Amino acid sequence: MPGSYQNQKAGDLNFLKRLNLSAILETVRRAPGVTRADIATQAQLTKATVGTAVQSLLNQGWLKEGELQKSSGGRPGRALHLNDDHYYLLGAEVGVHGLRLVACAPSGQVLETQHEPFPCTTPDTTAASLGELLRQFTHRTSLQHRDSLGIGVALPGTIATDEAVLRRAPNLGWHDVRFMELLRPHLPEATGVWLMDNEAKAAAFGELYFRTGAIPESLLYVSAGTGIGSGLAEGRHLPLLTRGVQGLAGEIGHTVLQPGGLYCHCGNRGCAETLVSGWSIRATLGIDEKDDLINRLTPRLQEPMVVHTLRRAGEALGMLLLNLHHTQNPAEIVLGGSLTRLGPLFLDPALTYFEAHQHRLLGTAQRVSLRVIEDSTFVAARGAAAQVLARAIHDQALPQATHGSS
Amino acid sequence: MPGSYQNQKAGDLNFLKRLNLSAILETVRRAPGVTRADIATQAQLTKATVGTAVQSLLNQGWLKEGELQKSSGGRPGRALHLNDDHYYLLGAEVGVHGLRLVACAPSGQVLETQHEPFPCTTPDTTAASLGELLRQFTHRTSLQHRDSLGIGVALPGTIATDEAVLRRAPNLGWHDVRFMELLRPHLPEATGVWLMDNEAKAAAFGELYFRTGAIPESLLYVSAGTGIGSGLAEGRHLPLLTRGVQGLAGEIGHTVLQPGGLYCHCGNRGCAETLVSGWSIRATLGIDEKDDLINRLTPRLQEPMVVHTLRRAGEALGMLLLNLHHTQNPAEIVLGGSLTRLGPLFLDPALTYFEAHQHRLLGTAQRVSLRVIEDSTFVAARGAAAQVLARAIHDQALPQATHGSS
DNA sequence: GGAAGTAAGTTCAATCTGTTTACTTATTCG
DNA sequence: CGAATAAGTAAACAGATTGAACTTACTTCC
Repeated sequence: MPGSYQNQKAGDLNFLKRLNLSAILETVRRAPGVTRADIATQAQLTKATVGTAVQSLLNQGWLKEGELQKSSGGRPGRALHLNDDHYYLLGAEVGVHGLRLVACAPSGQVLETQHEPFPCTTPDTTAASLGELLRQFTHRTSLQHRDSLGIGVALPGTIATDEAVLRRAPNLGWHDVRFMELLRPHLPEATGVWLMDNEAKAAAFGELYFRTGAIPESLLYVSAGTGIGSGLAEGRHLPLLTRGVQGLAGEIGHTVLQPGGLYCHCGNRGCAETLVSGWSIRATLGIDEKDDLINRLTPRLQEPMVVHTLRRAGEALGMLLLNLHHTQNPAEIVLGGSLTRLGPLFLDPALTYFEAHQHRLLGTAQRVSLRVIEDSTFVAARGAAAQVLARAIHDQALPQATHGSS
Repeated sequence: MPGSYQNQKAGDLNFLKRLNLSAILETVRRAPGVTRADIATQAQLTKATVGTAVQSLLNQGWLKEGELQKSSGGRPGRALHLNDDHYYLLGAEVGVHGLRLVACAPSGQVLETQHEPFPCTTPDTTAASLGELLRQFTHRTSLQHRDSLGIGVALPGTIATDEAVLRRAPNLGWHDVRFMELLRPHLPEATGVWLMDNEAKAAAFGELYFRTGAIPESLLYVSAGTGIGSGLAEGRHLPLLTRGVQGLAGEIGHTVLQPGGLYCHCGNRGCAETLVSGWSIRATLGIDEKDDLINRLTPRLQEPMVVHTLRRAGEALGMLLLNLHHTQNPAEIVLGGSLTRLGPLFLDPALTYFEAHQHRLLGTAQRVSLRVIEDSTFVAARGAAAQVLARAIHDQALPQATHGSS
């Protein structure tokens, strides 16, 4: 037999059925209120197939029936919605300065949040603390009568495609950590999907996946915080993430923006992070790592030095966004991370630069929408929860209901 | 009914059968010489299913049986190969200085080539000439007794996801051209798959798709010629290309490498193309657009000015490759385009820079393989042919054989 | 040389899936 | 109120994969 080669996807009748159940579920998720007839035309299935599939999804607690639609000359259809009261998803983010927890309904609605200041420490200690927090978290009343579909954890570092091991997280000082294996002993009773991902990639995924109606073809999330990273999600079918072999895709902080510029902690010169990042701003303005950057900076926004530093950082961000536009060409760019709270002194130069230069290659025809999230505290954690939902819907057998449902 | 939303993929039994036929065909394609039993374990299908599917692929002329395998204690398996004598693929490239034609067997083997000098002219004139060339080309004896699966055309410009219209090709001076519609009247008898794509993306696809054995997870093709562009192909299942909404993904020529640098023809300053591209080298060294760059430069390789220019361009290319490594993180980088013929004076600085800086973020553990193609004349055209094959195998019903076959 | 063992490939009834066709239900329009 | 229209359901049908039994073909061992 010849050497190793990848599996090709093939399937049996069971696979086909699960595929169709997933497709129906995704259709309802993306367009709440569709009827069985709508689904049949959308998904290219017959009414009969859709009918039986929907019935089984109703029994499993994934869907619920809604109001009768307006009739257009015949029997009115029955609206279908995700059953937001039966399952929930857990998302967490391990950040440099704290742990963040989120519980989401399948629609993406946030049910519970928790933001716990927590210092950088070892993987084991962090896993123990996060496990304890999650255990308490799941006892909150709004989650008591729901079933968990799984747990997703977002981390500030590079994760290879298999998603099992965190290769490097320079800002945490970690490398080669199998974080989910460390977490599991602390949550022995938890079942369902377990996964981890880079924080910017998780955020990108969530921003694309938890959206109804017309979804953009692709979405780039740029996370500007202590470091700077990005994630690209593509939404043709189920959202896919561009990861790169070593999980390095989107490590835009270390692209060279200024040949021969300042030395970066990575050893190269002129990296984007030397111009725009939490640590470079701190270094320039002499702000200690332990202090909150925004709090220390807010009273100093009149100082010429601060204004100048923020403007230069903003312009560099604009240039970075333009380069990303040209290399990735996403349909939509979302800017988040703690630095967005620095306000217009930082953001305006970035937006202005990007606006002024983005259409040079294509004329004025189309522009890319660029959205800034002011408070992105829970965006990555919610994105990790979104990944759990996607995995539950697509990759594995749909779980049976255990809590009573209609 | 709620607003527009995308189709979700669902399917019937026919879809499942085609999926399995495709999976089997891909398995044989990637690992020539597999037996039915190998396929069954690889593709997770039963021997019975594989047996009938293989029989139908043999009848259709896609596969042929080979020698008996060595026995390992039982009945030996019968090797299966792609039938390279039944179908062929046509690929063409419209370049700034000429038209290139390729005919490939399903294995990727090049059957015929043709390189025709052709000046930049209007889309209509080009389509007429290409059509005539293709017609003559298909009458060559090696193609006489084969069936064509379709035609793919590679072009130096941006093409949006639907692939139907060439948005902009600055080096040709074209914009918003439906090239395949212009070509069709000149080849009325041609059937099968018709497609066009950007030349770097087509090349990336071909380099990944026409490979047997262990294929890299992703491959980035960088095309350095008159302009500079790139294409990223990912090979988890069928190779997918990163295109971007406006087809701008991979337009690396216009990423800013040197803030405040020279003005680029796109209107911005310090674009990569101002440092490394056919036109910037011509401008710096005063070489006319109509002359062949390599021919004019070869006798001048001793001049300090030439040496300096090529070294600077090479260094910029190295920096660009590093930035691509960080934003895309492909498993393999392939460097092609006419500038690779400039030799070590240009290439060495690029490779040296890339080698020296690539592992700063991940330690010395893994390195990305970087391969240079010296003669990339037919790479893009062959890539377009590869796309035709992929489309024929995956997207549509497998055609019936018309020429007699075993 | 022959019998036993092992593995590849085939045959065919059984099972499971989506489809087709006919039917029931529920609303609008005249 | 009846005809028309459209949503949803039920039962027979068509088809693809499966599983078990079978045939084929080679190796190994006595």
